[in-house]
Amino acid sequence: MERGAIDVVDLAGPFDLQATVESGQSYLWNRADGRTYDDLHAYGGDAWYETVVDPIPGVTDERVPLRVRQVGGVHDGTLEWEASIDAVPLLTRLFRLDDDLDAIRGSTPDLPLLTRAFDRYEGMRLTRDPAFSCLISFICSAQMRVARIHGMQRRLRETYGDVVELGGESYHAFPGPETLATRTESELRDLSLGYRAPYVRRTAEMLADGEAHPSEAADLPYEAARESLTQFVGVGEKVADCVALFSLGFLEAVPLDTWIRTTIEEYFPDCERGSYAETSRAIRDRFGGAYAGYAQTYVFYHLRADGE
DNA sequence: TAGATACCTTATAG
DNA sequence: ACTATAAGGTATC
Repeated sequence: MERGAIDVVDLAGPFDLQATVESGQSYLWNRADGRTYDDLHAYGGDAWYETVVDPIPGVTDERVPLRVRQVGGVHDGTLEWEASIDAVPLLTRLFRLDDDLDAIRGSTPDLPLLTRAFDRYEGMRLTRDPAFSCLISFICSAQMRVARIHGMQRRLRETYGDVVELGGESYHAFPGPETLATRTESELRDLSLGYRAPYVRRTAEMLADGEAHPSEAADLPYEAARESLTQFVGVGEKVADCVALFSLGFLEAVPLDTWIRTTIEEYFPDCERGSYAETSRAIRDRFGGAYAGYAQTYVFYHLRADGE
């Protein structure tokens, strides 16, 4: 096992591990203190977070068990990690530690709502999750609360994922397309996936058969990528935007979920254009264009924290 | 091509 | 207690 630390002060801007992991972008982590995300904002000051990272082309060819925690503040703290390999490139990738957060915030329009959201969760970054698990997570997210989406992904891992060890502890990897493709709808419903069960199975089948892979969309222009992602069963425009933003690195994507739609009604009614595509363009421009997805994620977490 | 409706499951409000 | 409602929507008609 290797271990190490990353000083936040060496990054371009602050970093908040808890906000980044628990803000509803990624459902692949467990808190070692046993808390799920049921208690929104439950103290996670220096809690360890654990996962198994799927192979990422260009970063790691192997599956990597990984633990990480943040000690200290979002400006001067330290990110401690333990993993099977040097985790610095991996953490940099997963939590976008190479994004210049100050510059991103600086390029975001000076709107009161955005300012409040950015101030409240200073240091929250977007995630960059492996494509398949991200796709499945957001297929499961339809009409579902964050805590329950997290529960579904955990059950998928613990029921069907391979066991990987790190320092005497066992962790479950996320099951691969072949595994989920060969489950029955009934088996997946037993994990409380509800009507999403056949969507998960059929999408996994598409990947297992080599028919398509979500990462192929990464090479397309943003709107074409979103359109391409909707070929997967259970993936409409909103879920496609989530995968584009949280996995494929399209930072301009603004998923139009219920929270953002309410925000548009209350704060930016002129951005409502009737169709997803047009409304999406309007709010993207209002949020500053290239990094509009950052603004969306801050607003989502900010409003949801008050709504629950 | 737009618009309405069913859909699993569970936590929470009333 | 019990019922209605809504939760990071999508597929189908």
